[in-house]
Amino acid sequence: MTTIQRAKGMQDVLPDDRRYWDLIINQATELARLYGFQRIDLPILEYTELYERGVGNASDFFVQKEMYTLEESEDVTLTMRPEFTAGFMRAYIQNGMSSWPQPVKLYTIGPAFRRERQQAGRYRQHSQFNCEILGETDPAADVEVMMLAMNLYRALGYKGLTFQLNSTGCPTCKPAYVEKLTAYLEKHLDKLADIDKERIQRNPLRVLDSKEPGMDALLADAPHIVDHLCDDCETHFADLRGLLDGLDQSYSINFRLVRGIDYYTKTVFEVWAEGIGAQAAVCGGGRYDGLAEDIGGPATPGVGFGSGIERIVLGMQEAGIEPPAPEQPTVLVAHFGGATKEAAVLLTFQLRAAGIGTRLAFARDRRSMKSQMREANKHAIQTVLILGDSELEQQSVVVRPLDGGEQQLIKLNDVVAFLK
RNA sequence: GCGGGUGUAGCGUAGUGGUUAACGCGUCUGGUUGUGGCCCAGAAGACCGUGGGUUCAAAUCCCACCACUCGCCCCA
Repeated sequence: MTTIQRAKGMQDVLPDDRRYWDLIINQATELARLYGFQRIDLPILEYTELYERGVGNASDFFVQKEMYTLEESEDVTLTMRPEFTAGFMRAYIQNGMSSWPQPVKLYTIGPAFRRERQQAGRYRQHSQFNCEILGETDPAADVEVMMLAMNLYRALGYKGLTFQLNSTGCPTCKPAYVEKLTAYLEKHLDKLADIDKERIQRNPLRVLDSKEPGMDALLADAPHIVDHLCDDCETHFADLRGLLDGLDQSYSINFRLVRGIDYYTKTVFEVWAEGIGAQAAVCGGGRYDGLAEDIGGPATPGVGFGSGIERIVLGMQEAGIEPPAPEQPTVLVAHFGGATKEAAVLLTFQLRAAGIGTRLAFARDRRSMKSQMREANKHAIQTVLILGDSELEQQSVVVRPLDGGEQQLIKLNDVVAFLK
């Protein structure tokens, strides 16, 4: 019989890796609090339609190949969330958050699921930290989520961080731009790889982030969207840049930064860090003023970002960032079985009740003191309490420090006070 | 869906045709009666990814499959 393996694309987060998660989540939670975001938890399963709508031309690919979908009944399917933004917007609309004080600033941390081939930092189940500001068009809102993201990576010790910034326009100006871009690319078909010729048909914007050689020169002369924005988008982008400049926060305008989905409008940004395989982006975000209507709600602006925890962990490990080990008990209770075991168990729980982290040595019948001392050493125990027959007779316990100090006999009744 | 790399104990590796598959780390036990780290000794732990083929003989050569991994596609 073959032993059962972890399912493809899934990860075990072992205790030694978990310390990275704790650090990231604590830091993210603290920043969210500082910036005035409130925690929300959304269901992992949503009606498939939530994710089908709005993704436009990419819909077929996502729905058929990338989503985990379960049949709920004959004509209802549920999908494990492949992203968070749509769920945020659905919750905002459904819970009447438009009647809350505006805007509504929310964050969440949890798993998302995409059925794709594994790569470095890309798994079928991954966890995300997401921050969103709903109900606000002010570019200052864009700056808030951008800076929250940037400051998270700074606080975690990342080096070589950059903002990649672009605007993706809006329904007023984007279609005309896409036409101009397409026209330019079609003039240079002979210089394009097959894959990029296909992309012109499927999603012309995607040619901009093509990895084919020689594209730098060709795209440098292509029309750039920031030169073709409508007045509204142009003003928004200029104001955003002004605010970042005012904060002395540098950024690179990256005309090749695109979003393939129709509901994205105006601001698009990523934070890049060194390392992490083919993916430089440690987070991605932007504005999605078109999403609410796509899912059947009233027009509601939104801006936010999502960041994959696994990818952050990977980056920290590559950068040699070492989170502290989680706190473990510093006291171990050793004994010799029989009546001493009963007393040891009692003592252990008394210590714990007093708030002293305590590890109990297990010994089904007999176990050598050496073995128990070795156990203490392996778990970085500072004090071993030895409870044998002679100690029990005296209602006492030997307190043995492991840092080289002298051991002494202490009355059982006085142990808690002695250790504190 | 396409392509590259890798599969030998829990982990990291050696072994590239010939007895019971080796080493390091880790785990467990012991080194007199009840005391850790260092050291020493011992033990457990591997159908050498799976299936087929070649051969007197396969971890080793050949084929297929699978898994893992990196990249492409895609990336909400």
